[in-house]
Amino acid sequence: MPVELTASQALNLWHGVSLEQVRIDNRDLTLRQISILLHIYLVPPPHTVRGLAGILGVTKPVITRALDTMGDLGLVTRSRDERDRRNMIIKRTVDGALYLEKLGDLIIDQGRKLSI
Amino acid sequence: MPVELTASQALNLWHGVSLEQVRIDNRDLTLRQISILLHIYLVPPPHTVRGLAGILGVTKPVITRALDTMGDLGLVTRSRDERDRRNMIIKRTVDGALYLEKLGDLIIDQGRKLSI
DNA sequence: GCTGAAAGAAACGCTTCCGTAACGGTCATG
DNA sequence: CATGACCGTTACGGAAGCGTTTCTTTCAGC
Repeated sequence: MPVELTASQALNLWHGVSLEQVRIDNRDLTLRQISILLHIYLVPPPHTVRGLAGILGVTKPVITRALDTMGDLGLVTRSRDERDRRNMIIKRTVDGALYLEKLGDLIIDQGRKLSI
Repeated sequence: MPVELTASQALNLWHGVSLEQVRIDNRDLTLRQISILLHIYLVPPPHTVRGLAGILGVTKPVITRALDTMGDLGLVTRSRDERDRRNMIIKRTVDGALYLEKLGDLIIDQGRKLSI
């Protein structure tokens, strides 16, 4: 069941969520980091550095750095793939799930506030 | 007319839009910059540095820097307020409007792709 | 006119990001 | 057991972000 939005609704939704996210959270992830985080949590594993780099259209060091940062924040973890020890498997954490749960609530709240 | 989203829809919407935005646009604005840009374009003027700082809950230099960056990108302009020459009035540009128009289209497209 | 407050910008030292390039560890093929 | 390919990380110089602090300009009240 698709969600039909007007141009005004779409931008107002984005505006409200971005604004609240900036006001609430001091971590200030970049759009790339948010993309990576959402991808890890919404798309079935396994997730690798190379795979994410390809999907986002960025270089591998970008992914490594983003994982370093979000790892420090406790939002993701990674461990070596024992089947092919060249690979790193990127995994979810409880804190990461909580972070996205709050983001989801924010989006839902802002959606409710919309009018035509 | 509110927009009712499920948690899954909300995050999938954000995921799709973030991912496409990262893939398409090399400018990679921060969430703060996007908030400022949307605020300028969606909320009636006038907009000042101090006002934006208060709304976003950040310091004034953050706004100044964001306006510098987005000014270089052609997304906003500012000019001195002739009624009170201490103030700067932040204004929209054609490029900024185009940028947000594309963002709006992206959100609408991703909304259409959603399913429960 | 002076003086103090206000608005925005600039300066400072620091952190984090970028892209490119080089690097070690691991697998696969001969 | 070499050799080449592959994966992720690290190193590098540079750009841009941060918060705090210090101007510079302008207004307002006496």
